[in-house]
Amino acid sequence: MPELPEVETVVRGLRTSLPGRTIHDVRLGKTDFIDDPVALAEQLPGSRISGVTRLGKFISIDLAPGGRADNPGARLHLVIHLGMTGQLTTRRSSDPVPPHTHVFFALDDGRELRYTDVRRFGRILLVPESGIAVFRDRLGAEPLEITLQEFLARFGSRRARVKALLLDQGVLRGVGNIYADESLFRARIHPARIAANLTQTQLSTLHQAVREILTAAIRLRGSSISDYVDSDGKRGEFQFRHRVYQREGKPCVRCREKIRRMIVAGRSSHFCPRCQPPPRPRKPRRKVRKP
DNA sequence: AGCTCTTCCTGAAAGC
DNA sequence: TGCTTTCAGGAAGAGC
Repeated sequence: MPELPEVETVVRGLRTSLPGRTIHDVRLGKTDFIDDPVALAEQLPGSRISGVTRLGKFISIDLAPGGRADNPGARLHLVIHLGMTGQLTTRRSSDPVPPHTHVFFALDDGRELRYTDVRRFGRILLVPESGIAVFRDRLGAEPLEITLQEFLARFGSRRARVKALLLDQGVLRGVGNIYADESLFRARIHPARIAANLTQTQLSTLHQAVREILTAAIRLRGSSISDYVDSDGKRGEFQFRHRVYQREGKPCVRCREKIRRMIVAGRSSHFCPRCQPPPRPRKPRRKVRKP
């Protein structure tokens, strides 16, 4: 599943070859995951790509104004979320087209930017320049940029489970199930702990762990556990470094205890019950005796 | 506020 | 063997 490291890897790949190119044509297959397919087909041809950036798990392909004669002032952002199985690749137009490829952006150099997504949990939308700040502000902090102080402020006061907060894109933008589990293991914090009950030291360790895990994963070009590939169609390597994710029943790399799995925040969560001690069970509240 | 459940979708894996 | 059922999951919305 594409999370921050995977999306960052795709963005870095696209950044080497897309800026300066012009979109000549848009072809669409299934469009139920596109906010406004008509706008896509009508407004993009003629637009020049000025840059590629990442906003959490979203990819923004920034378009320069002055593309179409009838749409001269358009400064748009083509915003793409890969969902679970989305792939964004650049290929030559003559290259074979894999199944479930639903969007083709023909470029002026004979290549195509293609969007392939088996499950279509992804999303594509056009955001005008005037709307990009609002779009960004609806998301939480960038995990690689957030200061300790802000991290403490965002987690320390919350009564939610720490795993739920890590996954909440309005708190941190870009962390998903894999990197939440790996970060919690590194910080030795059980996923079901209430964030506000963690010590400052624990939260500080978690802040650092998230950054270290994400940085290491970017270095290895992400985790390919299902369909993930980068913009050249290559798989990542970080799946070989997973310590807990999808390692249920296997020995903990630190203490040999069996890795366990439980549902937290509606997501399967992998952890070592010894390295990541569970929260103390709630005291059963004394029942008020009826008079 | 925060939790659970549901929806979207398909392929892989498990069940019979 | 082959068909059917279950499950996985990012995000959003409903309801409690």
